[in-house]
Amino acid sequence: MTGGVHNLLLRVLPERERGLLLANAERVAFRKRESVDCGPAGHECVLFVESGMVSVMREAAPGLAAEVGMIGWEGLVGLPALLDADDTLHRYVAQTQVEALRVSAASVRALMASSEAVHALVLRLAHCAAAQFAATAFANAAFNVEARLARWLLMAHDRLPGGDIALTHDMLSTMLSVRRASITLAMHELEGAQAVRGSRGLVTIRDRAKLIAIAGASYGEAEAEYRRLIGATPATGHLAPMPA
Amino acid sequence: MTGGVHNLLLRVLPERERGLLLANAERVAFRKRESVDCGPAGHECVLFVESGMVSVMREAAPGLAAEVGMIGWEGLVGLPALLDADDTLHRYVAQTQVEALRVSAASVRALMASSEAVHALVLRLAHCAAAQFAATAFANAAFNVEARLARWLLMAHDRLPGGDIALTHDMLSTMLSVRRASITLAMHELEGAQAVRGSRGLVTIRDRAKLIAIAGASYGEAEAEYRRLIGATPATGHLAPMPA
DNA sequence: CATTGCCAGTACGAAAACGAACACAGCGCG
DNA sequence: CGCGCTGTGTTCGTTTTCGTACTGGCAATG
Repeated sequence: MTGGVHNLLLRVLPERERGLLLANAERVAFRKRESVDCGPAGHECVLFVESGMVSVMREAAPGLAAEVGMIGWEGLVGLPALLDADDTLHRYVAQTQVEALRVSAASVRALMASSEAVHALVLRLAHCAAAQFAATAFANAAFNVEARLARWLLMAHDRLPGGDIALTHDMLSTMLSVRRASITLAMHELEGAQAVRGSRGLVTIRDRAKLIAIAGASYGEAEAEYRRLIGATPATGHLAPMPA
Repeated sequence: MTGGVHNLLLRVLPERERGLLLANAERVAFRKRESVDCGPAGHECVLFVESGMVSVMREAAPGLAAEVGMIGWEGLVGLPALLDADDTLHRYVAQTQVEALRVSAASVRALMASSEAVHALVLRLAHCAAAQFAATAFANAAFNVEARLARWLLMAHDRLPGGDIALTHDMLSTMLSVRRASITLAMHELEGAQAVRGSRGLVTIRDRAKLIAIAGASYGEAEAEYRRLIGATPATGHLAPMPA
């Protein structure tokens, strides 16, 4: 048994390692739109996300920002602390209510040293996180707003239960670094294609296959890499087999 | 002494580890525009770049491609092999003549297990490579062609000796995933600002400070992170203290 | 020295995205 | 129940970038 743990990384670990991590884990929560940090210096612990989703943002100045990555139940916040780095380049923002298991970075690093399973998992995670950043770079360079929005919605859908994503056009425009009006436009195109339905502060996924078609090559490869190297139940077709 | 080795990663390692790596290293070269791979399956070895620069490309289809990262004397090609992954998502292309030291991935991984110095260096490298991908994602989302071109030229300048960069507008347009005509336009603006000079198949950096100003927040942070975590002689002001 | 191929410059209309507004609707709150 | 806030729809003109094409120059080659 995985002991009611939702986080994928913890679930794929052997029972012994999972037990050791859970032994000194603390359950924490973040409110929607809250900045997700951890510890006074901000890098003393790692958050295994249990539910909700966190955006990895790059912000150079007010109004000059973009999302570069996304983390949910399949990952953790604070990877740099495990890679011998104190990460100052990114900001983590909860896009929904987020629940997570907090473990000190030191204890994870200790376990990396003693457990080959944990060590290999962290290495593969580093690779997959980098692949996601690279995929975002590719998408931002080569795809229009509509495709990038479709990609974003798919990635959010992979990480959230049900088909509803609660956020405003304004938040989306910040992440994709485009105008809010451009989001409204693109949303209408997605709605016209019967791919999603929108209401005030809520987007409902209606036809995932259509979204994938619209996202084109901007979505899929990095996610497949994650499934292949970290693992996920492929039953649902997408990344997220959200437990009840 | 570092024994005439130019690669930064090898230079920052303790003499013992450097010696062990060099003991079974083989010097290899790649011609300009050549695909940089290594071994039959493509992932059995690691290339410590000695000179020249390699583009990390993402290619979904002919004409649908973008550069997501750049590697020179400061890094290595084949990081995924050290992260327990077989990387199939990226293609590595030599943008200049490239010389490198080839070491089997297995021997580096063995050294990671026995040497904490090597292990920590690889972890930090993984972090910095991810930071570069993220910086590219940010630049592609939030900056125009002129700034992105300035950023690219700066990154190339950091990795090449002298102020000359030999490549065509066509190659640049492929990397930035824009029209060739847009590169010509942006180049003219950079020339107008006295930042660079262009001739047939050659760009000459004329005023690095002006380029940095034009690149704005798209350039600098990831590079500083690299310097801070991996190390570089800060003497030259930029990343590259290219040996004679 | 002439031919050939690559490379930069330039032109055109079209499409996409921009910045900055303003109008309206849903919804919570007093 | 009405007020006000927030979020969405929509507008304007403008700028950037696109796709495509044609031109002319430089350079290597025979």
